[in-house]
Amino acid sequence: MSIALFSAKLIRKARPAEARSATPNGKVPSVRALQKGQQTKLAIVDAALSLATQIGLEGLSIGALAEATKMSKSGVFAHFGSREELQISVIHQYFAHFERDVFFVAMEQPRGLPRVKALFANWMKLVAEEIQAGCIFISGAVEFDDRPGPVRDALATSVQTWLAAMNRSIVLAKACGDLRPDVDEEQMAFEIHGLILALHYEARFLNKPGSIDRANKGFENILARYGAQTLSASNSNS
Amino acid sequence: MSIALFSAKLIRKARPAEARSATPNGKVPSVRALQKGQQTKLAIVDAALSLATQIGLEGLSIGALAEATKMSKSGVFAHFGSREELQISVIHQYFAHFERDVFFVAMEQPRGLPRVKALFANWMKLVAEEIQAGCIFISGAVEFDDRPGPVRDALATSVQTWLAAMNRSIVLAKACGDLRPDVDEEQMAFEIHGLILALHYEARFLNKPGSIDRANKGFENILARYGAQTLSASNSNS
DNA sequence: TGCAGAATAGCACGATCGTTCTATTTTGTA
DNA sequence: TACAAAATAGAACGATCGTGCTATTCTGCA
Repeated sequence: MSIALFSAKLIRKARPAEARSATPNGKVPSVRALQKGQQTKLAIVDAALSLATQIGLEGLSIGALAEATKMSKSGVFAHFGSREELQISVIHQYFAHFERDVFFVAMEQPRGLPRVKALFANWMKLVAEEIQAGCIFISGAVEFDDRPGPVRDALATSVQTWLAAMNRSIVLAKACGDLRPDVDEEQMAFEIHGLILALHYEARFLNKPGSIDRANKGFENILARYGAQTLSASNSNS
Repeated sequence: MSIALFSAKLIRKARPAEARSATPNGKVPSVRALQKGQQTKLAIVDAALSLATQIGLEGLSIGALAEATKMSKSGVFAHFGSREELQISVIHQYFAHFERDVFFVAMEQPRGLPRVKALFANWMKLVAEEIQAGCIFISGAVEFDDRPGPVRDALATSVQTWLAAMNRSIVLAKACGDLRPDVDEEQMAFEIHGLILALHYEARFLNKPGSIDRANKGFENILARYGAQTLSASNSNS
């Protein structure tokens, strides 16, 4: 089950990267002779992703990407037809990575508090790695918050899909009785999101040590507040 | 007392905009005939600030700024000598606004919890307005988190000055007995920062309604956790 | 009022960008 | 192996960028 299906509220599902194989002019290529093109396209997208995490989606230039992949500008360009399509491909690729590393792994945990904890832990792990590399869900939000268009739409859809999945896992935890019955799930998700954003900001931009511990401690505080257990007893680490 | 002096930990003080009046070639202009230049320079910086809050410091172009101020590109350029100096001037101007609207007003409150509350309330008010306009302390952090240089330095110094002031007000509140004696001030400041960032992200990028209320509720939760009063009694709204 | 100097305009430069067009190479298959 | 189609390269375009140079206008004071 994908993130989008997990959070049933969302209608539109983010298209996986493999689905966008139409050539720039719109023709669907014949089934034969499809392999090589997709292969190098994937390599380009991977290079673009690692470039975009560092300098942002807006900083992505086809020239720099051509240099990174040792191809010609037009060779790179032909795979996408426009810079926007390239950016959208990168977003889908990042979403796929996010889904695999954060969501799918956590779904192996039973619903309820264990799954919520696993989702946060995986999210933290990814963002902690991204302190060096950067997160396009965060940088992209700033770059496109006032720039409407298909790139913003793709980005917003991906982020909302993830946040909705997180929210749904909280709803399930409350339904399981792992959270207090009066918990406002949106409020709890909001506060968790804030911890991630503060971690990214203070660690990546300000180089402030101890940020990871503060984010984890903040999550414990949230659990202590919203958890079903008695407040004073358990700040369980694990 | 300025923000920087208030938070004594910081050595370097952000230069106010008025101090950077040297001409591009480094000569200090004679005292006479100084008025007109500074006057239009201020107008340019104001226009640049309102441009930068919308499209970011990186999106600031001298051409667009010239059009906005109905001047020639070179006429604008001559006031700064480089794009970086222009960006730095914008940062200082924004810092001055921030200092005036958020910090100075709150300093009229007595030290302790009232001042912490006032700082947060003013900060919230500014960011809430910036849901439409954008905040360069947030967008700039993303744009310059991997781009070393004087612009990043100016930005980081401004942000750190403000965060240090916020932190110091928490330290004072704890010293006053308004917070529990075991409060980790850095932790509390981190969590508050997260609320602001989540508000900016969810309201400005995702257009999610109710974000302002969630940030305020999150602050109440933090106070309930760290405040000196008994936990169950007071979620005082005011 | 005249004049030095500041303020501003006009123009051009090199670089980089996304994109287009046309050739050339490579691929997969009949 | 030959051939059609896909994949890639190469060159050029218009636009925009920051910046430097030079000329013109304006400002403030002796």
